[in-house]
Amino acid sequence: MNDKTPPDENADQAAGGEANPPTLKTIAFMTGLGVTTVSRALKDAPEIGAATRQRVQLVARQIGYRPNRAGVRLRTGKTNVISLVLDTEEQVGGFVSDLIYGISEALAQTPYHLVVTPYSRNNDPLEPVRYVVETASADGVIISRTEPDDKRVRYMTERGMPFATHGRTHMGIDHAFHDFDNHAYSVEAVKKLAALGRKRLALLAPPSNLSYYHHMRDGFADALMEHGLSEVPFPMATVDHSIEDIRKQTVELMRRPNRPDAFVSGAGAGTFALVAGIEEAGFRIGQDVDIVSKQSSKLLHLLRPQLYVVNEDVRLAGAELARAVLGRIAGRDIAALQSLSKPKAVEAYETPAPGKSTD
Amino acid sequence: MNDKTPPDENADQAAGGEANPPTLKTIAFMTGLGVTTVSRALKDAPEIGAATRQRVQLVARQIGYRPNRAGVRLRTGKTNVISLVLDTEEQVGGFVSDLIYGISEALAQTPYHLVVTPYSRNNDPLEPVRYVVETASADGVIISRTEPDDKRVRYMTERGMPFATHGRTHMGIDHAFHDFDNHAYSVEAVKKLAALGRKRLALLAPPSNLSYYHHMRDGFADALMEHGLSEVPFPMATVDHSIEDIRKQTVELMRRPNRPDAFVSGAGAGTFALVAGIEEAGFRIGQDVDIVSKQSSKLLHLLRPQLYVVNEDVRLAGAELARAVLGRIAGRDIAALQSLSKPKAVEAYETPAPGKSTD
DNA sequence: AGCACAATCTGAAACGTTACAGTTCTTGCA
DNA sequence: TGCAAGAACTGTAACGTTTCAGATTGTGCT
Repeated sequence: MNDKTPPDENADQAAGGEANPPTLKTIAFMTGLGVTTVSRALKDAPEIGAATRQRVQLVARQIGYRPNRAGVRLRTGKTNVISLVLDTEEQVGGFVSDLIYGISEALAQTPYHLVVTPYSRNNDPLEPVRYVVETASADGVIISRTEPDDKRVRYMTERGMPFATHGRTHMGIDHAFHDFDNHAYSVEAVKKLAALGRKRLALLAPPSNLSYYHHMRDGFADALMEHGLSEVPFPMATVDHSIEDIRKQTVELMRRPNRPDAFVSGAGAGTFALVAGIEEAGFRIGQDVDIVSKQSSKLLHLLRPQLYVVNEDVRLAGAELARAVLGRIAGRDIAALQSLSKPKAVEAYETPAPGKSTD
Repeated sequence: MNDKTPPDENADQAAGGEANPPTLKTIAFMTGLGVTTVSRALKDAPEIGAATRQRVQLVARQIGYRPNRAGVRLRTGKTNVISLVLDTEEQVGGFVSDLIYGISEALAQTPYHLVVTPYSRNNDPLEPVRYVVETASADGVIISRTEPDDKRVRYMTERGMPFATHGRTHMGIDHAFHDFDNHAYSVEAVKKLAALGRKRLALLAPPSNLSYYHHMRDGFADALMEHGLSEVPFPMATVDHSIEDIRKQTVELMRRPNRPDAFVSGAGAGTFALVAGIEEAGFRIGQDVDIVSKQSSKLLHLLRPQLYVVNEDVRLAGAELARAVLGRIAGRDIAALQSLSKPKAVEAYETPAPGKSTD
């Protein structure tokens, strides 16, 4: 038993005083088995005896063995990394934090790590994706800001890189995604505003290159039609514009003779600017104008209870996206990895605990 | 030249049709040099001739050589990874996004990747740090929610893991950090409120286990003293509490006979709840009560121009923290890697472009 | 001419893992 | 009894890199 390996190698492990992390060799030495057997036993390979398997796994657990990621990666190419590709110009508002938390939570029970790969909106969005694929630095990728015809989707599909998108595409390529149903959202929003008697609606839309621009806009148009309402075009502002820009554009819009009497807003932060602009122009929310807004944080109602909101659970989106990439990596069927999150009902502000309310 | 390496190995490279990424061996074959020489030439080792060095580097650049991370990591232990340890219960408000963007930007020009290592506030904060250290899965760590006597700091110092903290400690261990000067912040805030004629101030403080609780509180106390003002204790709410909790506690506080006539708030999201609570209790910002708030997004003024704000640049903090860990990894002196961000002046709302203002 | 020495280059080994191609031992069956 | 087949295990090589210990030159000096 003692002569099967060169003595000096075992010495390291036998000394025991050292605290360098245990490797397969450590376990091999402790169990008297070969490194290959240990490797196999740990991954429940069929050609290992049940007794041996258990013994190896017991020892591994006892000494706190963890496979060396670099070793595995070098040998197999498997990185155990999911890359989240992020636009660093992204508007504030907690959106990204929640996405990251959601992904992290889903990844916590797995051997996967989350690495954030940034890019600037001004540069080519394909660039970071190409980097990840070319350097094989992740087993799967999550992207957002999905476009109807998205070259990143095409690229990763061609290169066989598993991925999931936050948002859908319309390019004849089937892929894993999670999306919020923005069509349903704006339909509900318009319905609410119609019920309130509003007639002339404006939409604070996403930038027109993104997929969900079309969903939100189509839902908006469909619902306007259905309720016999008209649209006041508001193309000078999108949720991507700066808060300052949106506010200014809103002021201008509200000073026009054909101003809207209601808004549907595609993003919480944008709604702050909308409200500010509307009020700066001299109108009042809930009276002159109604607004339905999507929000991912719960802040809007605190300062403008007159708003109507629909909450988007971005943390859930993160978890779903993680689930989806992991599924693709495991080779699961795409159809099972596509999810659409239906908006909850439009919420008005509920007056809090009984007592005096604001004057 | 042809007989120095086994023929089959070169065949791979010579075939050329394959698109597998170039390695040192590829360059070695192309230049006719040994792998060792190539490795050395690429890192400007002194024992390589100038001509050879240039030739190798030229070829490497031409064929787009990138060192295989797994190979480097396995051999040297260097991961080229910075781990950002995050509390996933963190309040919304864009704070974390900006931190990540700041770090990402600073890391973009380096070979470092950013991995997000999450933990729940309810579990042991040391746990994720121990994981990173034990598995040597990063070359450096960034932590937030720093405590005066922080066991993570002690642990990483003992184990020789380079790190930087967002926030300072007071435990006799010198280490890299970046911090916002919350002492100065609350001094300025109180000064502002004193100038407005406020007398009875309350503080929406951080949780008392965090370092910046003490800074903010001390600055608050010092300034109260200096201006001869008094404090209305408000210990039932901290910036860590949920929006809902803060709102409720604020309502209660404002209904007491000894209610405050001003607040200093340690966080933007908390301020939303403060405002809501104050107004729900029937008081008005700017009239019955004044508030000075820190904020990392620019949303507060949009809906309550009466607020006074101090902006905290969290993106900058991220960049500074990245700079600091990288410095530690490079062995730079700790003293050069400690930075404190002074608050800008307290800002009142500037009325925007000339025109009608809100009624 | 002989020799030391620097300059420049080199192969082999190692990091920890897995895949491949065995090797040994039992067992079942002709 | 002999032998094939399976069960259980093993060593070697390889992934791409860096380090170690040379090897091969050429140059200057005596």
